[in-house]
Amino acid sequence: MKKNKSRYAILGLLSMGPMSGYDIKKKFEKIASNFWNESYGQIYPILKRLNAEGLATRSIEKQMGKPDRHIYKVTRKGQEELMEWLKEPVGRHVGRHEILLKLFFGPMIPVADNIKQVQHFQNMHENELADLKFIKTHVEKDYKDTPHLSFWLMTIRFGELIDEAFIKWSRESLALLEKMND
Amino acid sequence: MKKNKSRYAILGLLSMGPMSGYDIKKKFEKIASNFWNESYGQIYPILKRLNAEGLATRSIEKQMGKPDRHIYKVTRKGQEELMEWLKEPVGRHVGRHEILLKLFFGPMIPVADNIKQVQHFQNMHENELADLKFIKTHVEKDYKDTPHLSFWLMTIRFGELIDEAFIKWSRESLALLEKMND
DNA sequence: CATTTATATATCTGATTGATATATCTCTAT
DNA sequence: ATAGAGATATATCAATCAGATATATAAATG
Repeated sequence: MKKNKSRYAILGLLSMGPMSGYDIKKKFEKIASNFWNESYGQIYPILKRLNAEGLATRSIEKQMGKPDRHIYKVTRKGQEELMEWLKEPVGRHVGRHEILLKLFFGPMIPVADNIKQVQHFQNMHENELADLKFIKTHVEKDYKDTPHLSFWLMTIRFGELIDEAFIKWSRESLALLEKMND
Repeated sequence: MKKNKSRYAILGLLSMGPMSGYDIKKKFEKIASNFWNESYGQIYPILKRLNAEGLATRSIEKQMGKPDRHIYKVTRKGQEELMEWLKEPVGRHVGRHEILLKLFFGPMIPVADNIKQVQHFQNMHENELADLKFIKTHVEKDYKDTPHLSFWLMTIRFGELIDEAFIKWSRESLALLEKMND
């Protein structure tokens, strides 16, 4: 019962238009970087497999100088498999938050070091939150009047709420840690 | 620069007292299941390696009938390596949230199916939140007056805030999706 | 008495991450 | 003008992580 979510992530992007492995990577970085990414180590083998299984077709676009572009396009069968997956309910997933693992063993190091860890974590997510606000206005403009817009805004909103929760947690935890330091 | 977090997770548990691979698995399930878990496929090879690298010693406890217990104990070198890691700042990590991937491709399926997905997601996290409240009172009682208590409560609080954010997001998204359905 | 659960170690496949190899083109700053 | 950085493009590799399964026995449950 192993998932392979990458497979569907790729199939999904292809369903928005034919593209190459390189395009897929760039697309993820551009429009989904706040909640998803794929590595070439996943993308290229999966594209080959999708093709072999009849879920995508491949055509080669010659370019001079640069390597050929291998363009993939979903088939009807691919569309159908994707839609099936989209309807399957998601399972529980335990996020491995390194900051929590480190705090879990917090008593082993000086409190000052724990404080530094949490401050760093807070900082990181404050920056991320700022980036998201920026991405949001960008997406609102670029994808105005497309059926995707509302859905994409939901994914951004998700990121905002998570970052806000992280920041709130940092503040609360810092207050507690600083009390320990006295 | 690949970090092996499992290695430090295991080293950390061992630093709380000598134990076997089986004990480690159970311990994670008991006290850290809301933010961490390890599989046997990671635990046993890592224990071997920790031993080979002089970060843990191994002793065998015979039992009749049942298999021998291989008890591991951190060495001073192991303690030191763990403490170094605990002080290293955490990096950014992109959580792959399947629900977002599915919503991202939401326009491909009927809105009713998107609604079902989000409802299911919300439900799951409401249950998780309830479980956390339960675990919290449990931990407060069982680990009263230990140096770990405050830190463990912080990890639980983290889970609460995240679950609350997930639930809030679900409510907001459902309102939007239901408006689309008209 | 049969089945399930707990003890205990161990391995295997598959999924995911991150780095690197190869080769060419374009843009930028000296 | 040119050296270096960064973009284009495909591809593979090792390490890590996740989940299931194999093996064997004892204890608890129905």
